[in-house]
Amino acid sequence: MKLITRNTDYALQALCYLSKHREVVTVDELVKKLGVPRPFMRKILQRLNKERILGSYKGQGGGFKLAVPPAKIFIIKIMRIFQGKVGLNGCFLKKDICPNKGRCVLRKKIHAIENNVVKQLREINIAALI
Amino acid sequence: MKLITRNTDYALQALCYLSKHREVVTVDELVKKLGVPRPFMRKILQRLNKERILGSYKGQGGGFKLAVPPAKIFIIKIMRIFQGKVGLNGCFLKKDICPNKGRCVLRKKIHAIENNVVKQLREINIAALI
DNA sequence: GACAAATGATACTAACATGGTATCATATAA
DNA sequence: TTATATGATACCATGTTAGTATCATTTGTC
Repeated sequence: MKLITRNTDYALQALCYLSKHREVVTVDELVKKLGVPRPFMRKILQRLNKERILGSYKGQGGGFKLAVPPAKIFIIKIMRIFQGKVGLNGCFLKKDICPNKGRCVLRKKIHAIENNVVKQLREINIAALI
Repeated sequence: MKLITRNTDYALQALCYLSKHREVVTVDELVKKLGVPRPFMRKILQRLNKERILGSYKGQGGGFKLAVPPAKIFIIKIMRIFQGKVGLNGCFLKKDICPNKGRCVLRKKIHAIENNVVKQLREINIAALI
């Protein structure tokens, strides 16, 4: 049961760093400070840019910059970007094979637990992590 | 974020079935009722037998039978058997690279959330699922 | 005892997700 | 014009999960 993958973790680290240095920062700087493989970091930043969480600037003096204040970046959003939907996996539930009531009860309980997790995650933002 | 894998799901289904039919049941019967691939089901049942949750009986008329009352089988235990330790994955945290305080705060928060999940899972047993 | 019917043990393969690399295209400041 | 940065994309590596195949062992029944 892994709540956070590397993708997400790196993204959060980068966002924390960018929150403390509110100007444009290059991939190189991030890589040096955070010790993350450069091409991997690039991919992550590009994705965050596509999602409008970062802005990017090409050419000399370019790099990445927060496009949203840290208090408005919630980690649930980052998790969704890099890990997909947070919730029931549902691969074996969606087929409706459910032969006994047992699984449905289980489904409900697991669902409740996950809702709980999501609720807690929704309250954590980058500002709270710095 | 997948809370329960197929292994665990199948195991829980089998345990529910065995809870309702408290006598010896063959793999064939379980496979027919639950629609799970036979060799896969076998492997799961053998594991549950090793863990002393099921008893097994060889030869004609043999099969598997609950070795523990349903109220004493908690799904957190089944998850641990098939999914390993339920808790912080920690692969990127254990290295203590943690360059900024941000990650430690995150770590604490994630930890709290997971403790919460475990607490809820610890309360669900097979009897509650039937 | 022979045989069929069951599980025990174990090694193997397949599919998928994650983590990470490589490369070429494009924009831009100097 | 050139160096420096990101954009886009295709690829590879590794690990985990899901599932298969095979042979050994035990046991009830004739």
